[in-house]
Amino acid sequence: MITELDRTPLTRDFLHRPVLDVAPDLLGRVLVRNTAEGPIELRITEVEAYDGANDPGSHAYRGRTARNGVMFGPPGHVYVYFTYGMWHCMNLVCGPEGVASAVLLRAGEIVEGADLARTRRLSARKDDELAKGPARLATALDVDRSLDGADACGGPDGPFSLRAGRPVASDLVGNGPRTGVSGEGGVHPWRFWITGDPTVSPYRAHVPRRRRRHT
DNA sequence: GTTAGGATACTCT
DNA sequence: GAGTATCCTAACG
Repeated sequence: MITELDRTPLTRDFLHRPVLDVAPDLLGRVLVRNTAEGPIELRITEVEAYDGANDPGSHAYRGRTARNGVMFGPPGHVYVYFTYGMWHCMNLVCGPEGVASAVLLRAGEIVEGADLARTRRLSARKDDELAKGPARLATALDVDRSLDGADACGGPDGPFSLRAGRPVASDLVGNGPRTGVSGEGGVHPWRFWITGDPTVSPYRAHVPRRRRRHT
């Protein structure tokens, strides 16, 4: 790496913008997760945008529920959901309060605290795989529903903070359809990634689950 | 190297 | 009751 990562904190204003502006701008930024054992720092390499009211792929499309309430709140907070019976995924809430837009963090590179991440990601064979995929990312950072609604832009005392990192030149930002989103919600090219980065997760089209026969 | 299938429990209809 | 913004392992080339 030639350029150093800028440790300047990003304020809540960074997320207080339209989600489609924030999502590509998050690439190359650094999310700090302060755990009891120490900090883990993640350079974000892949995200997806979810635009509440207009977006059939969003959890917020059908209105506010107990699960997605944080998305309807003010920006700068973390929305964590539980899926597929085993996994957590984390989002950063964007835009003005009430818009219910958020950016799903899909993948990243652990740049600090890899030892801590490895203890939670025992199946990862290489460090590239520690946070390659949204549920892996949440696992590596020790994120679960207890952090739903936490401040994403806190100081060193909070569970999370954001740093300027190293923004990505626009010609290195790839974009395409979102992963695992069913129906017409999948048509929007609202997935953004850093071209050529080894930690970007492979694209998987949505496949409806076949229910296991009750035998 | 790729692909298929199972695991798992929460959320909304 | 059915679907899910997924991951892992085993099997095969």
